[in-house]
Amino acid sequence: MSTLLPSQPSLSVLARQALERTILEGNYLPGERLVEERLCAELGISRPPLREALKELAHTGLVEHTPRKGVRIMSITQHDVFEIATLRRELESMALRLALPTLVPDRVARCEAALETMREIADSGSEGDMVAAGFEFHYAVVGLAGHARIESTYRAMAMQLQMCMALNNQARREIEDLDGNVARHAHMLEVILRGDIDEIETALDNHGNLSFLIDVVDRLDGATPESDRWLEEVRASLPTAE
Amino acid sequence: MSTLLPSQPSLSVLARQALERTILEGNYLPGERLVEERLCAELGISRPPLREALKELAHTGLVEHTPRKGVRIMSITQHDVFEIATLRRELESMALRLALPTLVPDRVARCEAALETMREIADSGSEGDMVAAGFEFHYAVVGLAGHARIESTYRAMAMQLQMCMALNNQARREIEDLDGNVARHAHMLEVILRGDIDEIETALDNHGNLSFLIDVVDRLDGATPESDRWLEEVRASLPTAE
DNA sequence: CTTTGCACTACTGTATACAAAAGAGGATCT
DNA sequence: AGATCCTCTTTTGTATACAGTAGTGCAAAG
Repeated sequence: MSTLLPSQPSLSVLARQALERTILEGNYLPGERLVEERLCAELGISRPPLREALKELAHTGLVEHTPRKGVRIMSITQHDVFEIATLRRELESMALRLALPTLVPDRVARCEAALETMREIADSGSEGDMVAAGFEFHYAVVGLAGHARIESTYRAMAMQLQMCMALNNQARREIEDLDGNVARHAHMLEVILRGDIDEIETALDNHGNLSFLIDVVDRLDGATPESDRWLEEVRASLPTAE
Repeated sequence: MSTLLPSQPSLSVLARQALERTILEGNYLPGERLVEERLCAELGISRPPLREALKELAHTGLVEHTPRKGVRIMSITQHDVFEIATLRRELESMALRLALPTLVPDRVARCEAALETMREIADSGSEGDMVAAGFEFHYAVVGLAGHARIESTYRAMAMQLQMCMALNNQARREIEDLDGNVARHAHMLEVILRGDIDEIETALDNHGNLSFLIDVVDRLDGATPESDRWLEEVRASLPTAE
């Protein structure tokens, strides 16, 4: 009865978390090969738990696993960005539509807490934490719906998005304006709590980090008719960019 | 150049497929514990590949893994049914909205082929294959969007839905009317190809196996405010049930 | 008779060890 | 000289073996 603690995380989840962090920080190149033994040496564990960690990462979409050829860092294409952005956007929208009819106070409080954390970070001035705090806010927003499967899928998309951000330092400029960033998120929460679904949808459209995404996309290949269509639409309806 | 074949599937994916089939056929009880050694003996493999297979199943949502306590067959709650049904519905809707602007002939052909298969099965009369064929049709429909991440998530939801179907034989009655089943799906494809998004949405609402789902839900516990709300809505807007 | 503590069993988590397949490099043949 | 085949190395896939933990059942004491 003493331990409601997660008993102690297994090496595989520790390895997964460590690898997630390393990858999202951008320490690897897209398409770079990940040799198991090397990672084992670095992490100080043996191969079985490492393989399980890699499998999880492959599921999240951070690495891709080809049989008998090992694991590579996912190389993002234009089409991937299209998929990630559209699905993420839709999940957020769906979550809010589900959540609106009966907003649960505890969950709203979590959103507000996340926002408060962002404010504190903006005051202290560390940019690295701001990215994480921003994602945490969005997790809280999606969590309003109380829909574990949406949350899980959303987390995967968010991580892949974070990977896109690691691709170019350009993304950081978006965050550089810490106070502005906080203000934008605060506005979003206001709109959500006001409860008008149409207003929320437009807020989601304007908010989603689209402006930085198109910067990333330009430096990628792997375009498809679908991604081209989407890019065109996004470029057309960019209100912030001048 | 000779082998575009998948080289040969690893034992872990073979084990995963075998377990998927067994579980979806309903050979296990919800919450039943899956002991690794026992499964190893049954499948004739060793534990490492089996564990990887179980991890994948956990990701799909067919089993749940608690640390140091092993793997159990997912025990479905009312809230789970709510999550599965709503997310599935939304993914289908999203896929079609993305697909409509530019329908790709090859993908439409895949839908028609799936429908044709259903017709053949209806003529030959085997019910077991009809379930799979129905899901294949829906995969083809979702595939219209050319959105791998939607497809992947949709597949997971479909599998969990199939698991719900295995919970009671009641579900089979839905399929018993083979010709009617084919007709419903054919109608859906018609509506899709006509291209009116609103019409499609209502078709999705009417089609989704909601009528059988509420039968399943009644025999489950684990209700939440969200699931209650949803159930109420579903019950209110059931056109087919009398 | 009930409750608590201890020991045992059984299973998961992890490591080491082996086999097989893919890729690279060199040698040989055309 | 160039290309092809073979061999060797590297790395993944798989198996066996060990350690640690959680759950269970029994026994003893209150």
